[in-house]
Amino acid sequence: MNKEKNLKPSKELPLGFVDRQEKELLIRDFIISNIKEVMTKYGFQYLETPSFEYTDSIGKFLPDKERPDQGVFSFKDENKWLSLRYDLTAPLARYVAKNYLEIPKPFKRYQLGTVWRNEKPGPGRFREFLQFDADYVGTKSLLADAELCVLVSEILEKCGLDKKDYTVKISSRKFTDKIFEQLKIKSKEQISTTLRALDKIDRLGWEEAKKLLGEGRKDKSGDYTKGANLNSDQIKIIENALKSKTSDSEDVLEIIRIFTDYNFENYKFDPSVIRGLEYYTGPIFEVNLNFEVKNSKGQVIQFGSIGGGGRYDNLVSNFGNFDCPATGISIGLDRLVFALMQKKDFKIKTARPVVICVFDKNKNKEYIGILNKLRMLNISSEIYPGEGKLKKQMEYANKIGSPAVILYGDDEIKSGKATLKNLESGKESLVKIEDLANEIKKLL
RNA sequence: GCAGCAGUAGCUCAGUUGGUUAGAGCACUAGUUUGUGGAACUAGGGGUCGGUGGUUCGAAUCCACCCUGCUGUACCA
Repeated sequence: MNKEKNLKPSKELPLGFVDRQEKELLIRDFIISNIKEVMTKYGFQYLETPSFEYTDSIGKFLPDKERPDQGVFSFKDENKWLSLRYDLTAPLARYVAKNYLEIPKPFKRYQLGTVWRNEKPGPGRFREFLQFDADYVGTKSLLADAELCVLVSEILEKCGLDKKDYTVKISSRKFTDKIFEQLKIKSKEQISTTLRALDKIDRLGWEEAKKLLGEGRKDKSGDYTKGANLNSDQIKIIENALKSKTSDSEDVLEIIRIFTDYNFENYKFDPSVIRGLEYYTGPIFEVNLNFEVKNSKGQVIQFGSIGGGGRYDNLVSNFGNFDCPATGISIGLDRLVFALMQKKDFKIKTARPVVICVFDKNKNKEYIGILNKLRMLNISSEIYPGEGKLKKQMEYANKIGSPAVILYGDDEIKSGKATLKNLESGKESLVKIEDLANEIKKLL
């Protein structure tokens, strides 16, 4: 007995992977159609690259180890490491390097694709998710960086977010570089610990983040995180720099000037925006939601950003001799869907089929006749796809959210009329077969 | 990865200081209604109490280890 049970396949999903239901998928489709519309309008090309890349192509080899960095899903194929892509930027850099001579410069492309990350999942945060990515390759113009922010906000608003629902935060790697000059610290480790601490100000608040700049911090669970070991003078320098409402970084100022020309106002200079440590070289952006997001238990959770990006002028040149500046922005679509589902005023209509109930299997010809008339007019409809009493059929129609059922039994067939029952109101009416479609359209 | 908390029916959970055949609500199935859903009533199915080992006459309950989940934290290109 025991053994037999153990042989059954598991119905559980791997950690961080989920089944996605129609409700969610329709919102996602809605977002995607908005993205395509906006991107076409802004003149971007649509591109697709494969899910797998050679691990070294997407920059995920630990220099001193044979295995790829953890964080990516990888396997060894014929002595070569392959990895599932973890974002769409690295594959783009690879694509540009590979096709450099053919593609137009500058090159503007957008991409929608699944990416995978081997990390700890959380609410609205999965190990497999859909990402949208838009990039400008081959231009140093900050017009490009600014436009990416403008375009993302247009997408978000098209999806139903108000201006108060989100903020595009901008900063620049150059701004933090200046701080480090003042601090006179050069240790790469100390710099990255400091940057990570700054990145957390948003979530933890300045007082907690300060501990991470100094000795370290104990979190709610009692876990201890080592800090950057800056002295109090250095922390003071950072504190003052963070207080500045405007950047003294030329690139940020320039982008803000362009925002003004676009009449784009929904941005905020925020020096605590850090993003990835590895490859950004100039302006960086992050898109944050301003409304509360709850988990399945109704607790308000730390949701973080739904997108971000920045300038990465060295990424393409990693592949060869092409010196090619670039800037890009991404949105995590599933995170946006998760958040959008929680906005109470956000609704998407789903078309559920009208159900034609089955009284007699020998009357299939009649049922199919009605079905064809309805489907001809694009009315979602079906013949009850099972066996059972009328009651069971009604329960089915109710459960799938069908707007109406059609009853066409002996009584109706004699009179040439069908009973149309509105499942919302419960009202029934006798309708001539020819008029059925029109009557149904009225109640949809 | 680290830390805290948790794991009992499909779901949400109760289960008293260890003590017979482990409970409830919702959901499911059938019926009350052989042509009528979303309400009600009746009946029924469904669990080796996350796993393994231990303590004990006896474990859902105590102990050890493992697994999984949640939350925080680290990493996040």
